[in-house]
Amino acid sequence: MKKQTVINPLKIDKNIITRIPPSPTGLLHIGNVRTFLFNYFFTKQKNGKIILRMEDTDKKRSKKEFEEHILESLKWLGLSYDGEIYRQSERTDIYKKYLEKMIEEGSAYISKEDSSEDKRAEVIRFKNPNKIIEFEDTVRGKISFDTTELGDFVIAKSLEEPLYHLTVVVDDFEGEITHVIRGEDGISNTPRQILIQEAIDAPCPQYTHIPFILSPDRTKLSKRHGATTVTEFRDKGYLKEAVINYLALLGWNPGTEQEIFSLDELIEKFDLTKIQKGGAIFDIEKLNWVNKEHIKLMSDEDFRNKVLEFLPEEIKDLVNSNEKVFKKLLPIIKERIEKFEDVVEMNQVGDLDYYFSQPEYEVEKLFWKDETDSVLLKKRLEKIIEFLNEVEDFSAEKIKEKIWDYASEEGRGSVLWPMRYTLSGKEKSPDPFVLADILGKEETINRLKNAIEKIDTNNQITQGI
RNA sequence: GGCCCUAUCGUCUAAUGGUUAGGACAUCGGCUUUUCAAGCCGGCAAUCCGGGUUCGAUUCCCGGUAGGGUCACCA
Repeated sequence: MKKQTVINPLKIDKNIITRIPPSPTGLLHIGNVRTFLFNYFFTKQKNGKIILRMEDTDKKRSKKEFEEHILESLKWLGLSYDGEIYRQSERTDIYKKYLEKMIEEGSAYISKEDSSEDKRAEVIRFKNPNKIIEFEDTVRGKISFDTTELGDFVIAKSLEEPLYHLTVVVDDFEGEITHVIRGEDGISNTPRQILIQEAIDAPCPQYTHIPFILSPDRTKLSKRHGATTVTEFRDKGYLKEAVINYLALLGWNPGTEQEIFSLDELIEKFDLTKIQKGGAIFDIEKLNWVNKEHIKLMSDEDFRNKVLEFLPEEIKDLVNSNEKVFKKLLPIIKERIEKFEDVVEMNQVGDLDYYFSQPEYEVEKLFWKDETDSVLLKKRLEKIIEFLNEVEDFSAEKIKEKIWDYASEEGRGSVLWPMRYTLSGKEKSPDPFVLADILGKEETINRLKNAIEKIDTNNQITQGI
């Protein structure tokens, strides 16, 4: 058998033009964002052009606010496009010319319809040549359809009201689009569009259909399953780098074990032929992990600003009034959050305020496990103060060095638990050395003295003095 | 229902005829440790089913099953 020589469109490196064609009929869905991302990686890698095209021919459903949401989402992600935004609603004349030409040439015709049920009496239908259409999809290989079953489908409601299939083909043709990268719902639409291409003598671009993003129950990802737009993830304190990274990994991987990528690395390593065929479930746990990894990569300054951005007002004043403590607290926050919204939670459960003001607590909680001897407890706290006074360079390490041996002799819990509880007033917190370091020498000793006072007061009450 | 697409641990995936089927997330256990978080180490866990082809199938072919898409005067 003679082998056919075909130029693989994926090998073309010059004059690549792709498009991202959202329809402003709803908030921009995360699935569309991933499709944009794949277009973006591919196009940037090939130094091509990427066109943003608003598919707003449906006047009833298209809304300005949705277009704004699309723009806002892309802007947040930092994805740029070439040239001006281009709206199909502003190109009616162009589609009209094609329609007239098609009607003249006989590839389309005005069709009389049953005008009941709100339908119009006349529409423009495509004259289906009824043939088998075969095309090569980048991820699925050859796909063939018998287009006979499509019938003479409608391509415009009137000369001034073109419909999706016509506008897509005309715009891809006029825009000299070389690669169409879109969701897998486009597969079934492709034969129709190829038919129209043939009718208007337009070339066939390389098609790449990307599988869907699914919810945990394997249905289409929807509101019911939580966030479905990137702006929601932004508002919850996910990093754009993490969202891009995670979305890229959903349905694609470079074939190595690398999982954390910068945008530039994704552009460099992305490969359309490595896209998965099956749909992928959106896993928030993995996104959280990816986000945390990107948080670790942040500069101290960026991290600080981001925390400040999410910090509730009531604690912001405290934070601003004690810059030294806040600076030392940041690493603690960093290891305890997955996304920046988590600082709100930290504040709510009281994991933040005790760094800035004396904690309230019950004296009984100061005792380690079953211990009850308040004289001994007091003695230990006094001893800790003594040690602390001797520490020159008041750092977690030095403090630990100073206290460790004593704590080991007495029983670590017996010394360290009350020390930590005194400083935090919490069952759970960072260790007492780190706490003392953050609080500073003066405040630490202050809180210890305060605890001793509390013990005394408590004893007087219980003894009925 | 017709047509089209898909199928590896719970999840994301690697391995395209020969591997103890690899990694990551999650989970479980251990180390560390006054508590928590983080970190480190380790465990559990998968080729949808049935036929072929082959010395040998996750991998190729056919059938079934399951899931998804599409069949608009939406995009």
